[in-house]
Amino acid sequence: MKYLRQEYFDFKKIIGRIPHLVDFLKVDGAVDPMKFSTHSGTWLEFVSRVEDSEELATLCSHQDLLPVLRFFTDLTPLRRAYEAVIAKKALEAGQVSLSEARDELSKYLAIPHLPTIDYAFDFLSGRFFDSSEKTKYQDRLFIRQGQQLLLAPKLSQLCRIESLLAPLLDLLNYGILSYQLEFEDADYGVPHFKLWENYTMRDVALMCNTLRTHSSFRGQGLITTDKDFFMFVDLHKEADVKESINYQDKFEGPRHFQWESPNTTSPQSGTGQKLIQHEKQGISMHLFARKFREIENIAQPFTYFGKVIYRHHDPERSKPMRISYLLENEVPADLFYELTTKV
DNA sequence: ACATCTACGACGCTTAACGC
DNA sequence: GCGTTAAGCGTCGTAGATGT
Repeated sequence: MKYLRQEYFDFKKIIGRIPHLVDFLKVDGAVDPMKFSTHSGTWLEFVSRVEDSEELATLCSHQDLLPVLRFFTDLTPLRRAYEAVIAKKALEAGQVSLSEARDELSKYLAIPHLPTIDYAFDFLSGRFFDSSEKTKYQDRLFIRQGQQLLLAPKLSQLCRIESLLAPLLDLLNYGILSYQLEFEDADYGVPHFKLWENYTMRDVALMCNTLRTHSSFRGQGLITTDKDFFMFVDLHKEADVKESINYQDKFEGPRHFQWESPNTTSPQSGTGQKLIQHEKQGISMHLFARKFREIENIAQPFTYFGKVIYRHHDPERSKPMRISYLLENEVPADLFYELTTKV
């Protein structure tokens, strides 16, 4: 915190006033402002904590603003532009239709994808919330009516006050601008993955437009949908890791990965067969890995390594199965070195 | 006083185990 | 054999404890 505070005031000095999030994109070598919100929940809460300002404290105590800021902060850094661009348009115009959303998105993306726009409408209106998110966000975000996305009454009221709308637009603008810097306008399709970018398990739920509750994307290292299997790997296990989950997962080379299934999966089971015959069954296997589960108590995202193809498995092993996969994309040398060197 | 750490429950889903 | 229940998983949020 002490260090964060210092970084904040250093940057404030450069800008000459309390910075906006977008200011961090205008200065070469500026720190990643997301670490301030990672620490405090939102950028607004961080600034309010380090600045002795009554005005900021009032903003922070606003009952309807903070949840909305929190919702979009959790989406940032954006892994795709759809949700933020649509939300921004809705905030500015009061509502947005599917076709207006497509027009707006075509300013940012080479090929706006209609089913994904439709999905983003459902997402923004809370269709994929779990029960705790419903109580947290319900009636505070957006409402879908057929082709239209409307602001919920509380959000609509909030937007009439400039000082409340400003931090929200700053956050969305920051998200969209930094997305463009990282991803440009390329079409990534569905699931919307870019090689060697970072994703959380939850991000993956959004990227593949799942109809399930997003918070269900967690658990035993393997998340499955009809057409896609997502493998999540921690390469470095803590010394006190439980033996039951101490999987022997490792890169055997820049194109080969040894993976162990969840400790309940046998080769005979439905899942086991799909892990082996995924090509025949039309299932894509996606590999995600990270070196450490958390650093300084902050959960780390996974890096996307693209699709993999079954090579062989050890028939002697069950629960867990041990399978060797071939990567479609060779891991870049520097990344491979970083992941495979000992701590 | 405020920051940081620790322990633990909620959450959704799959698979194994159980009861009939 | 079929439906139901329980266990286990990782992440996040938070309450309570400890540190500065």
